[in-house]
Amino acid sequence: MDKSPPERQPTAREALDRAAWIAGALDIVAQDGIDGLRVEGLAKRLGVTKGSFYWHFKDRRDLIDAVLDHWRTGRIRDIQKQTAAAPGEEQAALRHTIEVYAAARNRKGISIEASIRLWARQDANGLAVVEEVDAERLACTRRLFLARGLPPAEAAARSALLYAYVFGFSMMQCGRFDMDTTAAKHWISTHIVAD
Amino acid sequence: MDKSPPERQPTAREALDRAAWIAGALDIVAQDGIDGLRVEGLAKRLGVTKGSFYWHFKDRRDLIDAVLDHWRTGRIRDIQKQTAAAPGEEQAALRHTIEVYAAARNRKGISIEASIRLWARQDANGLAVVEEVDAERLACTRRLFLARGLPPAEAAARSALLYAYVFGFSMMQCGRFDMDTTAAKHWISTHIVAD
DNA sequence: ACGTGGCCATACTCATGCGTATGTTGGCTG
DNA sequence: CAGCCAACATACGCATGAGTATGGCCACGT
Repeated sequence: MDKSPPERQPTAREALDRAAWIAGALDIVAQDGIDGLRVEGLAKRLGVTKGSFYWHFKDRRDLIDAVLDHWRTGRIRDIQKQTAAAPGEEQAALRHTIEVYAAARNRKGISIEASIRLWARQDANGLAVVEEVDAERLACTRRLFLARGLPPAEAAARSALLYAYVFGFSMMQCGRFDMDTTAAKHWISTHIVAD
Repeated sequence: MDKSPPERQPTAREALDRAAWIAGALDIVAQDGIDGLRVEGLAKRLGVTKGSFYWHFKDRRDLIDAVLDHWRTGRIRDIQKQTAAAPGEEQAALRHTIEVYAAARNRKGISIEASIRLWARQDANGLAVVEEVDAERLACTRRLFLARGLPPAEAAARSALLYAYVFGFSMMQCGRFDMDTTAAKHWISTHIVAD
């Protein structure tokens, strides 16, 4: 992970680094899944050849692990940022989280998550990453419910429900647009968050 | 679709037919996704070679379409069966549907559905099949809500919520077992179905 | 100016997998 | 029992894609 090429000093020269490869890889993952992530195809998309890839990465697996790690840290940072709330503002933070995660997240992010999740079923590293993200998301929302004074068991149950809803809607919206999400979101806000 | 080998009469001979290939294909799809469905691998699993496959199927795409069609009819038949309710028993039917679809559905079925859904993002036929199944599931549960006297808009919203919940939990349970689903299911029953 | 090393291209090998062409077998009918 | 045909097996061509080996280019320091 931390064995990136020996600290290339930031010159004016525009060369590819690991981050650029990972960014391109995420585009492909969003479109074709992790199975569709081929090093030659990725190289062509970046305008270079395989020779460049194997200078930055040990092999294809190295790239996948880097993508997983990037996704994991990004998702954890995002949920922590979205659920940050000043004392007393926990309820608003919950509504904000619903709004952000159920709608604003673009198709690409949903596609990436679905691809990683599906692929993680047959990969130990991927499964660990997904479970880490799930745990963090549940913990963050649970924290908000707890701050509202709910008993631990109910806070855990509601955070799980919230997660299930958001995740389910994310999946269903993939390819469809005629679903009335505003009514559903409102229902969630009034029945899970409040009450 | 209807061009299966010219009506082989049911002899005592045990040979492979399209159904056997599709069944084996579903096992592979559940494990490795549709991308992992390779004809040579499937043939090896069935104890034969490719020569047999290309007698029963035109090509790999023919198999995939057959798998999609089989999954579609099976899912539609299942939701219609599970949501069948005598007049006045609609509420019980809804609870039964939740119970069946949120828990009893084994990991294999969930994996197959997730694989097909993910793959459908980049395939027109797959997308059409998924949308058909979604539409039928939503229609069946919506029918139950309507029978309970709810106005059309609310019946649609609740069926969507129900679907999102079931689907979200199905996804989350894939690889985890420490989640308290009974409490969540009970919450759903009392807040979405009843109230 | 000259070498050094970072970054990439080229050119291979090898494995996998689709599709096809053709050979082979075992049971059925006439 | 001769022949036929369904249901395979075998063997091939071909494309894709991983990984390696090696050569080239250009910026930089000395």
